[in-house]
Amino acid sequence: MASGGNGGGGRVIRVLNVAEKPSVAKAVSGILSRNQGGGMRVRDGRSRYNKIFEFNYTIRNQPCQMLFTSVTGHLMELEFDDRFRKWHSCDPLHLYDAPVRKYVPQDKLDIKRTLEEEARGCQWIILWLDCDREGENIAFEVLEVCRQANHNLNVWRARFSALIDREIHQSVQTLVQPNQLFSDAVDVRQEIDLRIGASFTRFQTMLLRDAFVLDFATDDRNLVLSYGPCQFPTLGFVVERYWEIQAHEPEEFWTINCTHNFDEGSATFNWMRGHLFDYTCAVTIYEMCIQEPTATVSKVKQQEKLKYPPHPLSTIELEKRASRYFRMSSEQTMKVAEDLYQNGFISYPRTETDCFSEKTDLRTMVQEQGGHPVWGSYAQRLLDPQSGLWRNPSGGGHDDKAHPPIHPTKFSAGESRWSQDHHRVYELVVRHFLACVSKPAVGAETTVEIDIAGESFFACGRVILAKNYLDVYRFESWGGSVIPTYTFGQQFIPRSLTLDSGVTRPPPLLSEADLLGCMDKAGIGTDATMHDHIKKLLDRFYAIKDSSTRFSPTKLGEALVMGYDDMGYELWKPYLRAMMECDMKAVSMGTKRKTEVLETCLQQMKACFLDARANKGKLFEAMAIFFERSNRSSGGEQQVVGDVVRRCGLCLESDMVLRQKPCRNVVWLPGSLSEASVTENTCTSCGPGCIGGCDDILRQLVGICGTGSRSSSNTFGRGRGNPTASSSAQRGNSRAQGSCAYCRQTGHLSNDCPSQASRSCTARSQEVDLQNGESSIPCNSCGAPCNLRTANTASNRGRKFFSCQSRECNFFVWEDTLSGGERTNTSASTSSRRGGRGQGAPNTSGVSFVSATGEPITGRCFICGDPGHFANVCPRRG
DNA sequence: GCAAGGTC
Repeated sequence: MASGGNGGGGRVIRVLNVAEKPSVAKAVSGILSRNQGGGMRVRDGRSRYNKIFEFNYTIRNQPCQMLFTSVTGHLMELEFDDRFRKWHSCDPLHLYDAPVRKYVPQDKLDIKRTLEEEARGCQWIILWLDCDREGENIAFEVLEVCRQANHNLNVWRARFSALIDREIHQSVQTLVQPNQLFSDAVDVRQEIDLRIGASFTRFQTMLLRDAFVLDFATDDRNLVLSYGPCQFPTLGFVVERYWEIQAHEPEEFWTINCTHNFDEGSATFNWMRGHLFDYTCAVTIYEMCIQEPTATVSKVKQQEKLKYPPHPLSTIELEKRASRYFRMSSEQTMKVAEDLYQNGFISYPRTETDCFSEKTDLRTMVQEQGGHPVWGSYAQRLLDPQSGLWRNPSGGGHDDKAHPPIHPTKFSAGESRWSQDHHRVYELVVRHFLACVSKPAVGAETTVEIDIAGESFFACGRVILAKNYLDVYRFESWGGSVIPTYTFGQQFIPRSLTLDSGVTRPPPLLSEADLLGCMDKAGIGTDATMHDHIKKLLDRFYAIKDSSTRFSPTKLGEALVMGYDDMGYELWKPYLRAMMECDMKAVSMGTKRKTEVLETCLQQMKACFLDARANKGKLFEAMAIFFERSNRSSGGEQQVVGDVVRRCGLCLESDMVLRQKPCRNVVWLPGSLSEASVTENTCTSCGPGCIGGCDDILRQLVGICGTGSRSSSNTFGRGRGNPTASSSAQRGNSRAQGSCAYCRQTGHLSNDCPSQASRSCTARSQEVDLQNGESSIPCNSCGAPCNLRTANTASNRGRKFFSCQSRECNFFVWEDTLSGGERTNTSASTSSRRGGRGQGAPNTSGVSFVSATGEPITGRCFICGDPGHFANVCPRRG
């Protein structure tokens, strides 16, 4: 193929240029036609959105008549052949092998016709699609259409990283060839998504929809229980957090607080250890402090602190911040942002980029905002060199090479047709932009540390010296508190020294911003689609969003995740997507072939689908916990008891049986049980129906696993693949039995133990002998040495304990609880833990993998459910 | 009627 240099001065050739969207066609045409004789003409194409721009341009001395049009994203869709498109036309399993084809859907036919008509009269085609994998794939879709109309087209690809003059001119003078490998990677994704999505969606919809009374849907006959590699992991995040909250057992902890008042004011000092979970340990230390309450200032640190403005605005940040500041849904935010963009007020709203190009004329953009009645004066101050307020924005390190960060492109003090949400989003974009080019806020921070009887406490004070960007970015604040001046070595008697209790709280439900953060981190969806996946959860009745924009699963969402989880698959976790992303990258780099990846992945998923179908009883069981059975069931449940009515016409495998509706009161048996059966034996203690109430061991096991309806059943405790939470349940169980950690009697907790010495704030205590460094063990929690100290309090006279030298660490362990020679292996959990229940607990699964993003993940192969390998190397893959 | 990815 000839390069752009055709010797120059020859006949003018016609060049068809195609961009991914109308805005890019317009922008690039504007740049290329500037300073060219003849200017730029615009005419309509067959699609009302996709205009055709015409101008003259010279590419490497070759005079060209440029025609510049666009598509609107993908021109084609992937679909099964007609005979597989109807839901009942085939077994969903066949969708893994059914032929697929790409076609131009009805609403894109007008664009197709424009391309065909224009291509016929051109000699060259230059593809200006976005420079990412999807863009490369769209380029090949455009090419397919254009080549069918004109076989002799000379094909070129323009690579550009920003819509700025220099980039665009350089790009058109250094044209390259389209990259087939990038496009192949997208073909792989499309085919896998379609086959997995369609097969699982049809399977679970036909299996469950008619089998249960789904009371939330007005017309449950048309309900679709969809499965998708993005929507399910998104649901998984919601369910996982919900289960975490349900599994949370409040745990009591203890902390020592100190206050000091004098003429200059007052200060509250916090215990450097944070808190301890063992009352005895806490009260021992507390008594030592009371014994010698004189505080000595051990450190005074003063430093200047800066609070930096945010990075330039990407799509995800816009969605997160609009949710946080205005409680707007990500879907609504994008709808409004799209409208503002279409009307020229803000830049392209779908961007991953969070840094401005050096060439961007930021000052002119700021200048435009100078007339605004509210933030105009700030914009003017920003441009005044005397103010010293300007700062070149710092980037966040992301660049999609296609679009700049979201910024204002046209001044407005508000338009009459704008809704409140339009005002909000525009204001956020402008204020965010002004904040980005402003200096950080400056504060003077003072940290004071004091020592009381060997224990450290600290207090912080902050005075804001200059608000800078905070003056315009009203959405953020920086709290300041004033404390008196202290000097090193100063001594004082605290006004109060109290031993206070608290309880651990569960984490909150996921907010929309949290959910977007989870998806972003796990690589679920793209900046342009994340809000769609979230909306899909709501549309499918899988999740609900409360007034605080926090998500919780519906019964349906929870049941589906529970069903797959009980099968042993982690299809509701992000690993499948991570693996696909990894494979797609390999295809785009040429290290794996398209056909090889497709074959392997689909084979894995087909095996998974077969297993899931074989274990569909698990889905039934999970659904039965939440929903009543419907009398119009056509599904095939395997593990039901009752009279056989007929063979199931759908699966042709199972019998259809008559069954009473399941009771929601359940007893979860331990996961380690391989079999359970009902016998005719009668328990001599409890009579018939005994499920272990008279057997201590069984009672304990049943207790661990939980009983009752879903609200009281502990899902983690059923071995739901979360060893941390499982052990939480066990701990919670021992707590529920009411045994005191101090005297081991039941009926009261340790803090109410009558056998303990007085735990009042004025408890008498004796001298404490601190043996610095004489004997130490490495801290189990942070690794620093732990000193051996002797308690001489009323309740623990002469008892020795190790306490971590690092004051930020709350490690504390009685010496007599350590066994000889194994001190360093002894868990700190007998006496203290960091950060509340569950954290830092050992992972007992013994299996860990590394995901595509490099982060360790644990769990089982989602194909076979076995631990020890990931699906990539699953032996079932064949 | 199904996915996710573009985009208006």
